[in-house]
Amino acid sequence: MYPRDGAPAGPEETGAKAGVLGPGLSLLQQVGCWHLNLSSWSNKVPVVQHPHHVHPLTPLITYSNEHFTPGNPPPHLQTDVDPKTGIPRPPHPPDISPYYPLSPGTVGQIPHPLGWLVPQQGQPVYPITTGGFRHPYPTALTVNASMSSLLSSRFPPHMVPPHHSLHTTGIPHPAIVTPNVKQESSHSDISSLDSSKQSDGKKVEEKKKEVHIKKPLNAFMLYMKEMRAKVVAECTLKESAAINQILGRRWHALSREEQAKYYELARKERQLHMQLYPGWSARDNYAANQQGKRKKRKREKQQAESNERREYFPNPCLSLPPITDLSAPKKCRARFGLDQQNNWCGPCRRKKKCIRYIQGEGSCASPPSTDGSLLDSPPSSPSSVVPSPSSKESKSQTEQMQPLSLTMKPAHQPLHHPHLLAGPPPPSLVQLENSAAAASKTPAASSHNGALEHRDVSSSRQPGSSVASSMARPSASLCHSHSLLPSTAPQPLSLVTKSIE
DNA sequence: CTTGCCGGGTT
DNA sequence: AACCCGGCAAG
Repeated sequence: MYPRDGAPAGPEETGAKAGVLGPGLSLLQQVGCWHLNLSSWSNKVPVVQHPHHVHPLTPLITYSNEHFTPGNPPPHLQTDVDPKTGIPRPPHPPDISPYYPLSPGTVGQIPHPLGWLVPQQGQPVYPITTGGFRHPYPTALTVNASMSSLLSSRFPPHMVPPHHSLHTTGIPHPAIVTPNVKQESSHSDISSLDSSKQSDGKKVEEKKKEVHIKKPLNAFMLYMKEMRAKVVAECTLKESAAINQILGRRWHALSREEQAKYYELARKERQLHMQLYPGWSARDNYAANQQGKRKKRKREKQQAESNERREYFPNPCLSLPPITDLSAPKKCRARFGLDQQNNWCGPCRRKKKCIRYIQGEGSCASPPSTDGSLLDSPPSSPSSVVPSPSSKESKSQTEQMQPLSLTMKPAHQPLHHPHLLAGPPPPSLVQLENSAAAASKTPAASSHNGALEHRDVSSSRQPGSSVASSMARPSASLCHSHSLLPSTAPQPLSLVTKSIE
């Protein structure tokens, strides 16, 4: 069940390969990728939402691929934004290349989709601007439907991403959001005019608090942004939740390379974000203190309750001792270290329970050479293991095979229904997805179809299995389910859900 | 409703 | 160190 987590797990490493995507992706696609990224930055709403409410002291900042020379930044780029205050301040974009997985050579050879982001001659900049896009959508670069749909869906008619070759004014920084509250306090604009000197400082401070810096988009979010429109178009769905479910499945169905692409994008976004807001912390977004308190209280309550429950309804599964044994190797963190998180398994990277540890504990995944080799080498091409055609095909197959699994997600234990693999090919993906979405509304109806979920991705949060599942890995899978999960695995449809806590 | 990320807390 | 929890990101 490794595949997924490992793959994405290697944004860095995988990214290096994926970055080169060259082999797998056409140039057009790469261009498309560029668009994706660009739009991902530019399409965020703040401007659209409350453009005029932005305080003068909080200049709009944009991500842009505008030509930029480190030593000769445009005047308007001289400012950066203080992470906590949102107050403009001199930018000093650190060189992100050190972190960038792609070797310079590689980048040079093949135009990286993120080329504009890669500090080759210039560094990514976020020009401060007050204007929007002046140019209509660059049709010349509209290389694929997905991108066009993406863009059209993400940009208001009047706001279209600038052609990278154009010297545009750029767009407001997507991550900076002025809370609605500000609208009322928009008087700040006015008051700032009539305000006295004494209030200036205050205003600034107020502004600090007002500004909300959004989190950078993660890989999946980026993927969602790109694909949502597509899905919406293909399906007749409107509900975001349903769309998301489909997107989630598609995401898992993506090949490693494809996912890696998004991980890479996300990584860039984070880097960029951190450059822009050096001290930015997700924690700053909200009233951390209050939340923390609330959380703590809630937790305490839950703990108390669960304790009581367990006394009355002891759960055998939960009471089971950790599968780990003393011979088990270190977990990802200890094994690879903090500086090699790309080698960590997904959960570890998410600060979740290490799956390799559990799996590897036994004889299955532990040895990196055997089955584990696959596990331990995320970036390795799936094709090497998958006898079937291309990873893409197997992927799509995988996707089709478990289109109605939405309601099965909660399953914690891997489900293996090898016999179902031989099932007749589904009519069409879209149809299935539609039905899946529909099924989500009527869980009962989809229950029988849920069996189609042959992927052991079952545990939705455990992406590390889709690929492996597509290629029956009886040895490892069965080994795990039988030898390691005696008490839980037997459950056919895994009734063990999150609720059982 | 989705996945990924991350801070903070707990064990 | 390992892990859990909860919140946030978009729509």
